[in-house]
Amino acid sequence: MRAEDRRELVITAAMGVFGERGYVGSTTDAIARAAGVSQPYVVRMFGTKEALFLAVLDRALQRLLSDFSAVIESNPTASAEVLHAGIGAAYGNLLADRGLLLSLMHGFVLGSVPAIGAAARLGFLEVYRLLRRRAGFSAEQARDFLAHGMLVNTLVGIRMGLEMDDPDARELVECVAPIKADLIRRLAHD
Amino acid sequence: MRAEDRRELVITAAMGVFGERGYVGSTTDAIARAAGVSQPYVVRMFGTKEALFLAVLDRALQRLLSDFSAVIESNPTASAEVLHAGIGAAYGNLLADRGLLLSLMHGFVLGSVPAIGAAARLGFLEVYRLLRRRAGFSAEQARDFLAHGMLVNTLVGIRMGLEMDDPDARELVECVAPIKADLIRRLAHD
DNA sequence: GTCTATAGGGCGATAGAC
DNA sequence: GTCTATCGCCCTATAGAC
Repeated sequence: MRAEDRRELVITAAMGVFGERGYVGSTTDAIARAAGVSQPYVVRMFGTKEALFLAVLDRALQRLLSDFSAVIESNPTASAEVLHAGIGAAYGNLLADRGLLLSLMHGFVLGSVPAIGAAARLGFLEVYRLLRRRAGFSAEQARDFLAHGMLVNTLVGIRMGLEMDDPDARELVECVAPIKADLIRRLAHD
Repeated sequence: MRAEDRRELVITAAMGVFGERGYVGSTTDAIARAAGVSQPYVVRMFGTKEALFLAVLDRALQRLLSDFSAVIESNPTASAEVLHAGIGAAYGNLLADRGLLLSLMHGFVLGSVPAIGAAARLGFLEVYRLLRRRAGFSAEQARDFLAHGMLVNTLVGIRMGLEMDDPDARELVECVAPIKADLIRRLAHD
């Protein structure tokens, strides 16, 4: 296996561990075991645990941005409303990778660590700019899209899903999940 | 000073430290120094760091619920729309205590710790129930209210405020901050 | 490029005095 | 009720062999 592939392996493993345990709560040893390499090698590859976390944040944001871009580019004539649904659906697909969204959330709450806060602000802004400029959202549309995204992230963070026994919990989850399912279908025909 | 007062002091100090550094990243020593007591005493009072964090989460949620309740009770005839604005304003006031909101956020992202996840789910549900039942919000209104709250929390978490140089960042922050300022004014006259 | 061994520091929790 | 002293663990990072 090439060294570069092993680096990818470690980033992927780290995304899962960081998502589950957070930045401080994750050990380089747990990441190393998840990736099948030794703990010192993980540190050697990235220099510090912080640098590894920043690499994970960057990877997560790049994936987010490229998935959103793909929706925009494959629907060049779609209205902002339709793109709203399409990008929302793309976000829903990203949910399958819990580590990705949860790692981002952990980054979003750690503004007190200078390098992490700077990366989080920059990344959040890049997403906002993509929505405003390339997808043509109004400021309010972008705000509402981001707000619902953050609510979804929070529900994932507290592990509140459709499997909850409580009927109120299920009502909330069901109300959040299938936003504008009808608009999503229109995407293919636009 | 009574022992109970000292306990309050520690909870308040812990709220600030946990909000800034997160659950795992906060040390009982830092909390003790912030409260002006010794580190072992903090542990002795609450048993474990986890129990202290749970006490902080509980305190934060109680304050949130009581502030929201106050708005509802002092406007018994107000419509859901007006209450939406009023409770939103109450939430805005809570923002002054960064430790409170950020401690909650740190709890919301740590569902992997069993006791913390359980407390977060329960607390989140209590807020949802208050919005649905006592404030009379529809499921969609409650969802949108919570979504915007989570966006505000996230912006606070990444330290993105009005002081940002970037014009896009300021547009986003200004768009999030003064939602329905006109409705808030109507509260006093309802 | 990747490992084993380990240093070095910090933290939560306990023991015990006052 | 509150402190001082300290134990024992865990974790990041380094050293150095292969």
